[in-house]
Amino acid sequence: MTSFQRARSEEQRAVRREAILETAAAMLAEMPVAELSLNELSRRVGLAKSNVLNYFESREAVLLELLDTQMRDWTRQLEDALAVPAAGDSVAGESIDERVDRLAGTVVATLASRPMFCALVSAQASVLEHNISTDVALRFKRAAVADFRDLVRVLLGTLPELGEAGAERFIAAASMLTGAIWTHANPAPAILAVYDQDPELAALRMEFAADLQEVLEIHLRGLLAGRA
Amino acid sequence: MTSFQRARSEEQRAVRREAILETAAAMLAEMPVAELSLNELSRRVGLAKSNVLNYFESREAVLLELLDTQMRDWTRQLEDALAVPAAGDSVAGESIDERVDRLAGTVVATLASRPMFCALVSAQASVLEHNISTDVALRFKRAAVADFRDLVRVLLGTLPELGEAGAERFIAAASMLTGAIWTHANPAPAILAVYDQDPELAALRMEFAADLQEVLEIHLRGLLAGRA
DNA sequence: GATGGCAACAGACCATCGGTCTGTAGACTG
DNA sequence: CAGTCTACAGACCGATGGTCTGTTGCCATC
Repeated sequence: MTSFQRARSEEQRAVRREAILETAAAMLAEMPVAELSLNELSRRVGLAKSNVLNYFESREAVLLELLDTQMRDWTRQLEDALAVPAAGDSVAGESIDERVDRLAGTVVATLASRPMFCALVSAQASVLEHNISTDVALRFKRAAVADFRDLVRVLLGTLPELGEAGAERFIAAASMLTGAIWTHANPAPAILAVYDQDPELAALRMEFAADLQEVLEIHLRGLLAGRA
Repeated sequence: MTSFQRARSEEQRAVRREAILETAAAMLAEMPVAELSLNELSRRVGLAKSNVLNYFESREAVLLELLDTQMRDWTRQLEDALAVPAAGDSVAGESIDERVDRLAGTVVATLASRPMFCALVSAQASVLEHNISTDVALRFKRAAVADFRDLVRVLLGTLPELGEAGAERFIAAASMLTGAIWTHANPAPAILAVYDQDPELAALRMEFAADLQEVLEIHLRGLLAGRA
């Protein structure tokens, strides 16, 4: 509960913004991105819809900001998770294959622990980046580029053989595959029903962690093979 | 123009369905999938919206049927395009690398000639497969499985080294990457404006054919490397 | 401490969406 | 020619994202 009725200072406005973002995050924990409506969001946060739009230019702007912070958090988590084993002793002697497996495994494990991030990634280009102003787009893309560079550095720390260009290609492909596999692994009810009903069609089913891990390893091996 | 006012026989109903599909296809040539509304579709086809829904269970059902026929057409086109050079003489001596390049190149070239197909693929899991009945889902998925098997056969004709499992993995990854790259290569106006405005951000831009070709080759090489 | 102004805010409002419902009218059947 | 069946149109529905108008709480000035 806030100690003010109307946000007049910048700090108070920031509190309002934070409340909106947190409420949106809580909603995404229980519903897909497409079902997060402005009506329900403003109802839950306890503000009128028009007032929510006073703090964010549109529904998409809320979600993009959420995506950006999630991206930063995840990059940190990945960096930590990749660094931990290297802090051991004999790990410097890992083979390329071992490091490929560890990298893909760590990426997938950290992603799997952040369903909201995956859901936002899958919605990014097809939904979130529509209906926003060039201003919001500019801020989001600038932040994305910074995260991107950070991520390149983290990846090269574990798998320097990729090279900078290879790491960039990997990130682009990995983000697209993450979003797509997430979508396919969380299909509409009718699709789930079909999978349950026809064992032959169930082969089309996707499981997020397993399928993503496999495809990322394939991609990494392809990048390393192309290097030769 | 139809010669009847009301479709009473099955043939006449088929004419109506075909008209709806053709009108939808024409609309997709000039607008993205998300902007194809039932209102505009029914207006253009010259029927009341309720009557369009008499022929198709929903907007998504129209587009899924379009996607299915496009998928079949494209598979044929790919098969023909891959077969032509093999009809020559000394092509049997192509190396693996040459065949990887030719396969990826042909896939990308045929896809690039079918923007509507790519747009529908990119919308498939995230949009089209929602809001449909299990009945429509079942029919669509069955057809997709048939096309899938056909496509495996076509791929193995050019690159048997993939193996059946490898070909299946390639199709799954390729369809996801096609959809995702298509989406990124056709961004919202605000994103385009940002690319035009900031040369550093322009590096994030994607070009459908070039980027898809590169990533598909990487994936194929990764699959073949994993085989060893 | 009263008062004026300003911006945070709520709620009515808008166009549009996908989809349903009801009544009409056109074509085949007896 | 009468009757029925149904293809069809148009009014209607709830919901969406977003805008507009007016009010009210808060702070500065007097």
